[in-house]
Amino acid sequence: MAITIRDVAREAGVSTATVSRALRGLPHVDPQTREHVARVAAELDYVASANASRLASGRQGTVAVITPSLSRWFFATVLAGIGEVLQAEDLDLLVHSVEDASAPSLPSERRLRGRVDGVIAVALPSGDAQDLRGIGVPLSLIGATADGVPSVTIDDVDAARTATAHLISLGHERIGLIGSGDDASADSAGSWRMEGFREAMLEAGIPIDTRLHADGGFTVDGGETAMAALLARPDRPTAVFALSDEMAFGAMRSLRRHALRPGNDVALIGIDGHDLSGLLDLSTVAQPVSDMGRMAAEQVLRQWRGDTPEPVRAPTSLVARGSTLPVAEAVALA
Amino acid sequence: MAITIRDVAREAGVSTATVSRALRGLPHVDPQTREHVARVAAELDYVASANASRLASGRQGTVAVITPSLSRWFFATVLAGIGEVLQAEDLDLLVHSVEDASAPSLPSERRLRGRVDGVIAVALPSGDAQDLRGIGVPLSLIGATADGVPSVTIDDVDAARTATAHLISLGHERIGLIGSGDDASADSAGSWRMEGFREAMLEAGIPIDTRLHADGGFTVDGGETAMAALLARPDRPTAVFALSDEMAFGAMRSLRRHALRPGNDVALIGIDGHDLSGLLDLSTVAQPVSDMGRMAAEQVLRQWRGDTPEPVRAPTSLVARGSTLPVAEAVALA
DNA sequence: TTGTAGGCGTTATCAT
DNA sequence: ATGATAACGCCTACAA
Repeated sequence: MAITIRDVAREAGVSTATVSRALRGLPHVDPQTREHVARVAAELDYVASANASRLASGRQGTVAVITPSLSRWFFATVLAGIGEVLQAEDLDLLVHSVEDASAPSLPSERRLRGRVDGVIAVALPSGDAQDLRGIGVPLSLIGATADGVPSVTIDDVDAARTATAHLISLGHERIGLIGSGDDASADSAGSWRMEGFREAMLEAGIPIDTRLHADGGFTVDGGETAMAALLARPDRPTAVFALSDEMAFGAMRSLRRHALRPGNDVALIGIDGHDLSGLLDLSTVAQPVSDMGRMAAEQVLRQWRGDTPEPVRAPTSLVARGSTLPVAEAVALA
Repeated sequence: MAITIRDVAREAGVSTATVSRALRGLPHVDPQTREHVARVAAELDYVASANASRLASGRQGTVAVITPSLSRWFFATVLAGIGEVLQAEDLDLLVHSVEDASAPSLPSERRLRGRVDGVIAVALPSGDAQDLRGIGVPLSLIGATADGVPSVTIDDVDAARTATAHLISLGHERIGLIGSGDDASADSAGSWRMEGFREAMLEAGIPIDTRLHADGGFTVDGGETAMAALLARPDRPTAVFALSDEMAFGAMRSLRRHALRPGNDVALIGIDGHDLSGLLDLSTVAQPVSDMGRMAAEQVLRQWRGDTPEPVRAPTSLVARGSTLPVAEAVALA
């Protein structure tokens, strides 16, 4: 068995209560005593049992992150941002990836209850937030919102409108869209981006042709498949809006296969501001992803302090690159 | 306060011991009783206190992953692989990112002791493995090895030799290298790759010019800086070997800035088999990254079963693409 | 400032 | 098949 607080107490010639107070930096401890206890504890290489202290105190020192993916860029980057803040606060990071959308947050709610004192949910399907709130600890959402729940999002509608308007400003009218199947129903980032797309098209008076919508499942491979489907159409789009950069990357792969050049043969734009979008010369609407992770973590910390953080809207910015060349240039290069 | 096992026991008219046995599926419980208890527990929405049961049983149901980064592709992908296996076993995933190499694993060792019953360390600096072993739970290493510790690696020396030999076979002699500063000292994946590079050069009888070595810190941005430094030299290399795909991506960015084309003007190869290496037409030596995560997780599970897994060597394969065009073609395109 | 002791919620041993 | 009841290791009033 490992060293317990009693061993330290005995060795130091004090009570366990004093050891506990001394080691945790609580007041009402003689400096001499504290130092002595600390020394003994160090000598014995004592480490308090997290289970025991958590059981006794009710504090968990742990924040759980619920995310649909660990490997996709957006989520990995958000996680890194969150981890940064938690690490600084010496908090544990418990990761729950819920790849399978069929297994909703209900199990998460039960698994997490009593084990964490904060939860950050990324891209949580709307509605599940209430379940999560049942855990009874501070909650913060990223890429989703819920009434009365702190959140960090971008203005997805606006971002998508901007992206679409950019394509339109270049003279495109047959604009394809690569999104995800569930975008229509859930009010998720995907659905908001769809909405922004619609608004932009409407404003421009361009009729929407849903036959030019393809499902990319928010993955690179999915984006490739989706683009392939679009290219297979007789009335191939002249421009494509992918709801994420990774899907746009996949689309690029497909274009390459078809010996088509993004920007010249088919205009292409995504959303994210992915690390590699610059290298791939992909136009995009960038969002400050790791910052968003950090902000969500801060929201949790603030709630512990009794604060009630307002939902935060992170800024986005259009970054026009080679994949959306002005038509003149595209023609010149052709 | 939440519902406790006692509430369930009282409500079900049995002892807490019976509730515990019934709910955990232990034997020696009347089917009738078990079902009744389960029903009551469900009605009360009872969730056992993890802290209490862990304290009492000594089992933590948690595996910690120690990684240098959460956002870099390799680590995020490894993590996803690990998460997959753990999730299937209903185990908690505790993430410890130790971006700062200056803060060694010692703190990790103390933080983790008693809280986890398995540890997976990714790209752990050699030597720190022993500290981690002090936790006294099954350990598995990814991208590193240590005597008597299960691990999952590729043959880094061989991978680097293959990559370098590939460049040499194309006729290159002035070969630059983008690595990391600490590669020289530590016996890490980086240092092994350096070794493979040396071996290949030696075999080909090409003298090594360390002035053509640049530090890319294993990041995209670092790779860009490194390549810029190489290009600034009067005796610019005709080919560059980046120790990771992400650094190679950065190198590509630099080439682009200098209006140079990978494969035509400067040959370029990396190591990893990054998702986007195909799209970027980057030659690489691919490794099965998420599989490696899965395998490491399996090694931990096996150790629980009393097994002593042998170190695993994952296979790699050279993937030649446009960034290492045969010289003939490169000339033809010029 | 320091010590005493009850309690946190389960598990597991030993009876019954 | 079930029930009592010590641990598990720490925290925290309450006393001293």
